[in-house]
Amino acid sequence: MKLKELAEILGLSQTTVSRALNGYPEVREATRKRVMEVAQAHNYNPDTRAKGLATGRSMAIGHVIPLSTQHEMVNPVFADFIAGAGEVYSRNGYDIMLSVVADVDEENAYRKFSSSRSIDGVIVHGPHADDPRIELLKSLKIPFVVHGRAGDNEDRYSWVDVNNRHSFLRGTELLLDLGHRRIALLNGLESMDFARRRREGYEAAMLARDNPLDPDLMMSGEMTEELGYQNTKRMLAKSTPPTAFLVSSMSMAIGARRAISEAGKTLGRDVSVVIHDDDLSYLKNGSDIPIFTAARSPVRQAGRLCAEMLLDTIHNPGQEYRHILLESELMLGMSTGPAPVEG
Amino acid sequence: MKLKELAEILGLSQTTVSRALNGYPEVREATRKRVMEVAQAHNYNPDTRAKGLATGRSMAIGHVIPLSTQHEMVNPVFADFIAGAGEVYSRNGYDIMLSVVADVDEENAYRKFSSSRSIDGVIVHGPHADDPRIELLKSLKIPFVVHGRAGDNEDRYSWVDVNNRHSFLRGTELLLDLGHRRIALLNGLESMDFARRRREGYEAAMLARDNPLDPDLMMSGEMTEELGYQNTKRMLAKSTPPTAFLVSSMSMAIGARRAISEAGKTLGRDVSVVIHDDDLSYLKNGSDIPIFTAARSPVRQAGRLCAEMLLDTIHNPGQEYRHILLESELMLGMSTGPAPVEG
DNA sequence: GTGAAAGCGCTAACAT
DNA sequence: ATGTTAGCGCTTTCAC
Repeated sequence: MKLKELAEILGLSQTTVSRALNGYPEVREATRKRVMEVAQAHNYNPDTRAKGLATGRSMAIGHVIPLSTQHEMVNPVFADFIAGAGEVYSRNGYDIMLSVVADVDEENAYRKFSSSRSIDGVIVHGPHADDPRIELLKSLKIPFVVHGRAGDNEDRYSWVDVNNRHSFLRGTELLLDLGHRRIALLNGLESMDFARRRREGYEAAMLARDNPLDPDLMMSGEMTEELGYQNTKRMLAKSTPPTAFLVSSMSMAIGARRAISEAGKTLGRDVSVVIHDDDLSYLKNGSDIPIFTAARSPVRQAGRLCAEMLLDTIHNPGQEYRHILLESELMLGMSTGPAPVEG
Repeated sequence: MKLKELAEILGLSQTTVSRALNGYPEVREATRKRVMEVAQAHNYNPDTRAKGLATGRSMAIGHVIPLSTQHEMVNPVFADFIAGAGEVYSRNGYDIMLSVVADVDEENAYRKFSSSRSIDGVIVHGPHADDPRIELLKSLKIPFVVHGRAGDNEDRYSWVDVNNRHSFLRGTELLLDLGHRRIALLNGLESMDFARRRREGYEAAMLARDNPLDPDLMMSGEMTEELGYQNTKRMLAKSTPPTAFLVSSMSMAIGARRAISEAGKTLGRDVSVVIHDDDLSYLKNGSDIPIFTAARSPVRQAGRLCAEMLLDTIHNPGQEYRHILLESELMLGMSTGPAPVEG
């Protein structure tokens, strides 16, 4: 069913039908109603390509997924982000254009999006410090919103981020308040912006109470269960092992839990663990971790906010950059408890 | 940069430039070479919408993600599937159109895809028995491939599936060979096709060795850690508890492991656990579960195969339906061991 | 081997 | 309030 046919059925011109369908005011209500009904009845939907050609919009938002590197990180978080953003998109008639590309081709993917005019805007995922994508997108004049921040030029683009620094500062303070002094940090890759901020929060809290920073108790790497396990094991084997762990993801925390129990330690008495995880949608257990429902997932919420901000930017261009800093409710205690009394 | 401008720069007609770019034979090689170079230099990419309008193709594959219900299941598996499919798509110049919709609107999403001509084909995810989407897509004449199967009319559409029945038959036999007789089954929702097949495999293996089926040892539900935990706990509390568990997902297995250790049982001596999980990309631990790298993830491979099959269907229409049944290497032992000697 | 012109399905000036 | 007409950027007959 095409507009022309619909117009013929209705005995109207294409123009009028188009106007009626698109909510233009200069159509009589009776006409609009009739048009709507007939369109519905014939399951009419405009050809997106033709509409896009004519309007210059494509009603699609681009998301580029670089494959191979850092896969572990992007994977679980990304699915939930998309779910949140997707809610907003679909409510506004937008679709998602996903481009899966090899790591090195990422910039090219944006260029292609741009020059083939297949999207109206993009979301930037997993920013590094001084991420080159930001200048690229600016130069291509593609509206974009960053999920996270890319170093310190925060005011030069729009972003939605969790207050990673504050979150880890609070987590560290919690453990300090419990009497812990040797607190280990299991962190993500330092090349990622969020990991750097988390470390800074941890360091600030430690130093504010005159606790020394022990490089041996601070690790940074891919946030896998294995690395969580290995590093916890190594740290617990030290002559003065940490009595608490501040962990950057659920996977690492599961690894840590395993190492702790293997070492014959008890959670909450010998060792405390506090976890920060942006994507809690997959958590559903009942014992040592609070239950979060999928709909409340922080990443999903970030997806919603990014999408809303982006659509707003697209619809009202020329605005100032906007920023949302979410205070996270994401510090989870895995059987936290007071520091053990030193022997 | 548009075709017209490019043509002017080159001193050729749009037609010739178009032909050169699209590999038509009637262009002189020298001309083609020159066209290609200039196009490259100016970073020319054809407007996808205009090209789509003119050719009738949109170079995009649709994936519909229903939100809310069964979220837990779709989520982790989906991300990896997309990664695999995305590889193939991008190699062939296709993009992914993601439509996130409320559960009930799913059929509508396909209709809209179809009548707005924004995609060339779709992949059907998470099929139920006699899934209505299949007839719908047929009636809409959208090329499609099903990831999984939808009941017993297997020859009426193309699909890529894992041999769930055989996989669970083998898993059960493994446990029977170890001497276990009371083997519990922690399964996914029976409304999902894969879960039904898994149960059938389990039942067949049990019955083939004259082992009775105990409904009390067979559960089916959402594959969450919590349900794995609760059911394992309940079953272990029976007067004659199971000595082995056959589990349908990693999440459930983690729950089971927790219940087992809480019950004071030892994995591999008191209880054995065998897990089947389609998406092992997030597994990276070292102790009781073998390491699978992301690239080897079975779901990712299924994504690749589905995508290849779909593109082939699109490019060579009118073929017979095709089917790929993957024998899985996905049975993982979590400290399996011989059945304990009865007291 | 190359070009002119029509057309893909829609929107948006510009009439009326 | 409705219709006519000219594009949007590309491909594709058809003519040379």
